[in-house]
Amino acid sequence: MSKPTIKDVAKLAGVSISTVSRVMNDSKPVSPEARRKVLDAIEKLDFKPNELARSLVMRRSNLIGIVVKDIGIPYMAQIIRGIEEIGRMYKYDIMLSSTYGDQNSEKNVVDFLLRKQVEGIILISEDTNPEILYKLKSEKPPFIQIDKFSDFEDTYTVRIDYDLAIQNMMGYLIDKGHRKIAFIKGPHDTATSEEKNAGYHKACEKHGLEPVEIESKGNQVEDGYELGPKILELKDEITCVMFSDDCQAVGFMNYCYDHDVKIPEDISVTGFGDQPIARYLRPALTTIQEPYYDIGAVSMRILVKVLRENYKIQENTFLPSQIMERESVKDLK
Amino acid sequence: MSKPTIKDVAKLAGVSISTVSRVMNDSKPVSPEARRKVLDAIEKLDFKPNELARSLVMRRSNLIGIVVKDIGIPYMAQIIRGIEEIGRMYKYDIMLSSTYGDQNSEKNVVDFLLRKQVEGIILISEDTNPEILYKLKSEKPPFIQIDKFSDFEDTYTVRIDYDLAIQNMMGYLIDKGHRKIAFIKGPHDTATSEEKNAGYHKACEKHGLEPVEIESKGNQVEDGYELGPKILELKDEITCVMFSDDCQAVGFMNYCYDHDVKIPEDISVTGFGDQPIARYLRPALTTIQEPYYDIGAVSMRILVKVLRENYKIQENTFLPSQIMERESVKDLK
DNA sequence: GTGAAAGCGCTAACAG
DNA sequence: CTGTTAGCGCTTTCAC
Repeated sequence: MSKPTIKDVAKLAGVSISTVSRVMNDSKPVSPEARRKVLDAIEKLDFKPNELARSLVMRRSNLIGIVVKDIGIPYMAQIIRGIEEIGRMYKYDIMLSSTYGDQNSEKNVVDFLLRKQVEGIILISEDTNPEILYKLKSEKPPFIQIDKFSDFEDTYTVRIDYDLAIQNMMGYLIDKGHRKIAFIKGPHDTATSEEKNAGYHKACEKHGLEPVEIESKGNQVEDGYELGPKILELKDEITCVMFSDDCQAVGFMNYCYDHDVKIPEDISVTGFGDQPIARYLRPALTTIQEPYYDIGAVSMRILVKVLRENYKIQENTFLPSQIMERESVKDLK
Repeated sequence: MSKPTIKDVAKLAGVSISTVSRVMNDSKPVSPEARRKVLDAIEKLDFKPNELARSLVMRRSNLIGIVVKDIGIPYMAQIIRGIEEIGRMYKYDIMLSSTYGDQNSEKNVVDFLLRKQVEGIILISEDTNPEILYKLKSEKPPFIQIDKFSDFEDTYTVRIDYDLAIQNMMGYLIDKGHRKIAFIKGPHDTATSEEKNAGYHKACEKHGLEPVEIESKGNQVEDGYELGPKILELKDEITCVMFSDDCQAVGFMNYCYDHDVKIPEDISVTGFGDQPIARYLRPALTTIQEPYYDIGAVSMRILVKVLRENYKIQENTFLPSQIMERESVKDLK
């Protein structure tokens, strides 16, 4: 037999479907006797309400969409978990969609979510196609951007202050006695890269340091490895190299290992992101930890507020980051 | 104004809603003129069909549910991507749910998916609560299990042959001249652990080797680290230690690094799983690669077959695994 | 406290 | 080719 519906329950319990609905949702008083009969029938039939029908009639899907580039990105899981857990508190379910970096599919993904009647969207991406944002703004559902600058007004954003994070790291390095610190800038001109870079230059200026900026092709391990020769050429001019991403740092450390350069004895290294590998590498990598879980949780909190109370304040939320001190920086003092 | 519906489109285009539906779905011939008017109206209103209503009336959600323990597990993303990509070919969307290891929430998750009207479920877990499986079997939707033994009849399973994979690795090690190989058994008696262990013992017997089995508390990096002293005690009796998981191996390698034991000079190490870190660690870890993407893709293929053609053959599918030869095993010859 | 009836947005016969 | 109509499974007035 096919799936039982509310009708089957009503028939078996000998009541009307309205009554069944009422006991399911506790929406109106029902006599104890009727309630018992309904509950029995539900149990006996193993009835599960059809959420599709429910959402349709209530005009509330209780669904929020998340757009990510790739769930394989190590920190994604933590952000998503933050979103999920807060979502659960408010009875929101999550619909996850990956774009795999294709800006075209980014658009499809948003359309897809909209057709699924999501009530809000959380975008996790440094470089969302502005066109999408524009479209999204003109559509109904509220959305939050994680890890992104707001180029538009009336847009909600949650992230850490990259500029400040880099400045803090510079402060830490200077405390350790480093005065010649190279910075490896991220690829293409994403807002995030730019902001980190700005932080580096500000710190140099503030402490009267000569900036040494090297541009990386990408944020992958391979990119860091490839930069090995270029960085080691400068070995006598610098004491530390600061990467804008853990992966790059890992690549460079591997290059050093392969060429008998000792970290941190010969050169100090720092990363950004505190990916799991940073802790397990030897020497363990000193890096900047972003509060991923919190970023997710706060995003969801804001989204709920927007959804429930038409909340409108404070468009950009910054969360604090933290330096994870490990073994890859030599104390020069 | 609220979201446009098919009615709004019909009105604006000056046709009936059936006509609109027909052009949207290409389900029946429509005059070019009517089609154009409808298309224009859709464009103008930026109309997006409500999938909820659609699914409800068609009695097809086009949704398949995935139950994972934690999307943060490094290989999960690849499996999911495999599922997604094949799913997309057949117009199935994915609804992802994490249990975070809570067997109780496992039940909720399945119920949740069922209420969302998923047409099929893919379970990714070594140790699904059998109760759930039993329930699932009695419910309608077909389901596939990844990484799990089938304890039941008529159950679909996709995974690699762990027993064989370990035997192959043993063969490789023996080829390299190792005769004294310790095996680190995984935690609690999951089927997967048992199967790997069986493979180890079979290989020992086959090659006349003395088995040295050490039980690990878990599969985490920390567990491997903790085992360090115990393993190094045996250093003179063994030449190689084979871990049942990459993470354990990483932990042990860290222990060695911290205690000036050289890998592979002093002792050889192998892992299982080929997680990203295995490649980036120095020395890079020789390990067994599971075809995660394919596991996902094949699972989805089978599910589609079951869904579309009531496919019933071959309950357990085994995919081949592969040894990733890197630097952590010394050639003794 | 309860049931009948209207309808959420859409598809699919059924006539025309 | 096109419009009318009857639901999909559920919630929610509105009477009783």
